[in-house]
Parts: sequence; C-alpha cells; structure tokens
Amino acid sequence: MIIERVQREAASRLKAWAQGQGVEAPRHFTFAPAPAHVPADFSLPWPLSLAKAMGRKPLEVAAQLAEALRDLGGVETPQAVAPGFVNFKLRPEALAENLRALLAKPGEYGRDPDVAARSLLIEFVSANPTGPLHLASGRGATLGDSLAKILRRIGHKVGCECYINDGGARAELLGRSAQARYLQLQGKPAEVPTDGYQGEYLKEVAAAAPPEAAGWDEHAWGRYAMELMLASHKADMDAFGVAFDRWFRESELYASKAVESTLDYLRKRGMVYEKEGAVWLGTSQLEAGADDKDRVLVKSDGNPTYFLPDIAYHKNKFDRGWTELVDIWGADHHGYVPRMRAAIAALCRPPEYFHAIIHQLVHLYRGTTAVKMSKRAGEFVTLREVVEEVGRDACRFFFALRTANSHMNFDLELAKKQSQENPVYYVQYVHARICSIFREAEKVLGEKRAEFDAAMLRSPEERALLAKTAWFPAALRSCEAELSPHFLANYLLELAGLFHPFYEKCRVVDAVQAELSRARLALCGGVRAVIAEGLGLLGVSAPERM
RNA sequence: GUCCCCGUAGCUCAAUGGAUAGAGCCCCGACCUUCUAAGUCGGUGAUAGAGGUUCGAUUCCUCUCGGGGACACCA
Repeated sequence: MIIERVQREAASRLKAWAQGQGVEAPRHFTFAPAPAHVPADFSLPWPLSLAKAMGRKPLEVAAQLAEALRDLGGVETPQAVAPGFVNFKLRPEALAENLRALLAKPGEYGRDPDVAARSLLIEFVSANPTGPLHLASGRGATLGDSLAKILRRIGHKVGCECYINDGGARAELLGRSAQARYLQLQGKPAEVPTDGYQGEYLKEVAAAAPPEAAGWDEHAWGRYAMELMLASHKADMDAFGVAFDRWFRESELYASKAVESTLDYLRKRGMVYEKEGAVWLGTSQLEAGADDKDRVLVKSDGNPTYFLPDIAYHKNKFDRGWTELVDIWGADHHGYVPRMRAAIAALCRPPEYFHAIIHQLVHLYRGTTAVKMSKRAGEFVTLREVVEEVGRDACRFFFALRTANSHMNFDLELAKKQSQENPVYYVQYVHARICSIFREAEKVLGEKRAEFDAAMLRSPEERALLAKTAWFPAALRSCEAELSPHFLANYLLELAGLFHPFYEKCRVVDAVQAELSRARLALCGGVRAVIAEGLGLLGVSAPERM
C-alpha cells in the first residue's frame, strides 16, 4: 500500500522529469526490491539505461533523478548510488501507518479502490469423467483456484469452470468397459475392449451398480459410469478446497444447438471450407495467431471433432459476458494452444483476451524410483490417494510454490512422511506461534488496547518484518501479472523466514514493558493477518495450534 | 523430422534484463528453568557447454549436449 503510493507519486514526477530532459519515459514504473546487502527498501535502475541516451554518466543521471524525487512522502531522501541506482528507504512513520491500515481492515489491506476491474473466466481441471482424477489435476486445480482467489482479492471479477467432455464416443467406450467388468463379476466371459478403460476402478463401479443394471446396454452403462466418475471428481475437488462456479457439460452445447450455431457463425465469416468430405476451419490463414495447419471441425462421417464443441464452449463463455478467458492445461495439450488461439481469432476476439497456461507434468517417485504410469494398464496415482496421505495443505502449498513451467518431481514417500521437506509447516508454524503469543498476552497483560507506539519497534528484525508486510500487495500484483500463484507462496515463505528470527530475539509478552509488548503484539497481529490471508488465498489452512 | 517446456548447491525449487544468484531438505557444530525446538545461530556448496546482443544476461537470440512432452477426420 505504502509502496504503491510512493510508486504512483514517483511515476508522475518521473514522467515530468523525463519530458524536461527530452528523453522517453520508461513505460512502467515498478520498483524493484533492493537486495539484502543494500540499506534500502527498493530502487530504480533507470539511470543505467537512460545514461546512454542522455550522453551522461549513469551516476550523474541517478543524482539528478534522486534530486527530482526529493520529498516524496513516506520515504527518506532518495540516494543515488553506484553504478547508477536511485535507492529508497521507507520512513518508520510510513511503516507504522501501513501496519495500522493492515490491522484496521485486513481483508481490504493493499486493495486499490481504483483498480480497473478485469473480467476473467478461468477454466481448469477439465478432466474426462472416465476415471478418477489424477495427481496432475491437483496441479491444475491449485494453479486455477489459487489464481482465481488472488484475482478476486485484487478486485477483479473471476469465474471458475470445469469443462466436462461427456460426448458420445468416450461415454460408449466407458460403458462397454464397465459392462465388461460387470459381466466378469457375474462370472460370465467378457473382456474390457483393448482400447477401453482397463483401470481397477471400473470393478468398483460395476460392483456398485443397482439390480436393474442387468438389463443395461452400453449407453446406459456409459451414462451410469460417467455420472459416478463425475461425482467422484466433484468430491475430490471439494476435499481439495476447490469450488467451481459451474461444471459445464459438452452435452449442453449439443442440447442448445450451440455447436451448430457456432459452425454457422464461422461459416458466415468465411472461415470454413469443405475438403475430402470433411468440414475444415482455416486456422492457418488467420493474420493473428495462425496455427500451422487447418483443422477439421466435422469429420467426413458427419460427426464433429472435439474441437468444434470446444470452440462453441469458448464462444459461449464470451457470449455470457466474460472478457478474458484463461485456460489451464497439462503439457500434453500444448499443441492445442495455437489451434485454440486461432479459434479465438476466428471468433473475432483479440488474442490478448485468451491466456493459455500450460503446466508441465508431475513426475512421481517413491523414494528414488520413478513411478511408471501407464494409461493402458490403468495404473496411476490418484489425487485422492495423495491428499488422503499427505493432506490438502501440504499438497496445495507444494504445487503452489512451483511455476507452471517447472517439470516438478513429487516424491510420495517424502510427502507421506510429513517431513519438514514440505515448507508449508514452516509458514503455518508462524501462524500457530503468533496465536500462542496472543493467548499468553491475554493471560499476562489482560487488557486489550488497540493503540500502540510504533516507535518502539527499533530492532532490525522488527523493521524487516514491518517492511515485508508492506510488500504483500506487490506479491499479489506479481501473481496477477504472471497469472501464477507461486509468487505469493514464495512471499509467505520469505515472510515466515523473517518472523522466526524475530521471535527468537524479541520477547513479545512482557508485563514490565507493557508499551513495548503492545507494539510488538501489533506487529505480530499484522504478520498473522497477512499469513492467514495469504494461506487462505492458496487454499491452505492457518492453524491456531500445531 | 517439426514444435513446446526444462537444465541453477548433494536433493527439491526461487530469482518483471540489474547491485554480493535466494530458500527449504541433507551433512557438520552450537542453542529449550522464559510467548510452541515443525524453531534459531554458524559452517559447506550452484547458473550444462560455446558464441552473440547489452553499460549489465540465470533471464533475450543462435548452435551443441542432456531430460520431459506433443505432433489424428482421437479426446
């Protein structure tokens, strides 16, 4: 909050300054946190880049800039330092004021009331309801759900949807597979189709079938098995702390004729042509976001491909008023991105309104041995299995720490141990410790007064904590800029890393030094609020005791 | 063959083109009569390789090596 305010004021001054100098003002005015060894909170590196254009030495430019940024309010006099930075240090009063704002309204802390609200619909998980949710779906769910919570916290309008591919061919194959399992249970000869679903879970599905299942055909079996799978997906997401605003079925698009109307729409726009008995979308002819080749919408047998209803779904999202669409997919879908981007262009939407986030695969290990996952044999580690064993908190925090691009390893053995390998405990422990401090404070100090004297907070540990809480809003903004929650998770880790040394060095509850106690309690309260909210945004609990 | 992602400490991972590349785990050595030792303090240790762009490269470009994934009128 304080950082944003300084930034805003600095931006307008710098624009004026740049104009006066006849140089182009840098486009964005974000401050960079200063490295640990520098006695400053944040800095501007511009003089280094501007020096050449101005034909002057970087340090001279920095000095000039520093002069132009004097008396900003909230910060000490800016310092020009070699090789050409302008460094800023927050004033103690500003940090104190920031803490008061945080304590007064934790849920509003750092929120920009003038934020230009975006409207985003995030689609994630979207797993086929033909089997249990895989661990990888947990990664997508973490990225999508946490991102949605963060964007809402900033003030944007966000929807979350899971697309269900309940279309014909898949349901039938699932039905034949389940039916075969059912017949096997009856002691009758039957084989799961070689291209069918071999997983053990269909035995349970078959065993749970009602008596009338004896007369079912493959369609009935398909419907039954799919609804059962869908229910298990919903239960898994619920247990994972993920609430979709809507589970959108592909079949709805057929029922509402949206598939046909979308095809008509594309045809009217001249995007569609026929070749070799099939209907194609000219995805390679687009100026913006062209795919490398054209794609089939309707096969020569008259059935639509998966692509056409998917376009219809994206059109539907736009038609419902959403401005930006975010799709979170696994790495196996990366080849699908250019195609969908082209489809977005075909729907007359600008490319910047479509964001595809591809998360890389999760590699599973038991200790040092890789767990081989074969879809054919139906062997895979389910999300439920992992969540039951390591807990939702550990699982979500672990996923949230990594960028979508990282090819991460997930060691089941390690996760099961609930060892300190998982940093979620490190963060949660701060929350539990602070709660404990407050319990003690109530016993020792009794009266609870809200006011405190921030000038009492003089140690480096206290100042570092105060300053770190000021960066919370910036951490959220980074998440927005990259559409990734990992900045927040790492921020919380850093905040926790500053609290523990403070705890060791600074005794909080002290009946003799009541004033100091009150100030430190306020600081603890601020840290607790940030941790609780940060963890909450990541779908992780903030326990009061551990 | 084409395309996408990755390669950072013994391990798992960070770092909007900026300053002395950060954490956690492991290992070694110290800390609990005082608000929770799931903690603290100290020690060891890294940008795969070669060029290029830049005042400055883990970050951008090219190539090489290594790993993962995708290349259907499948979904």
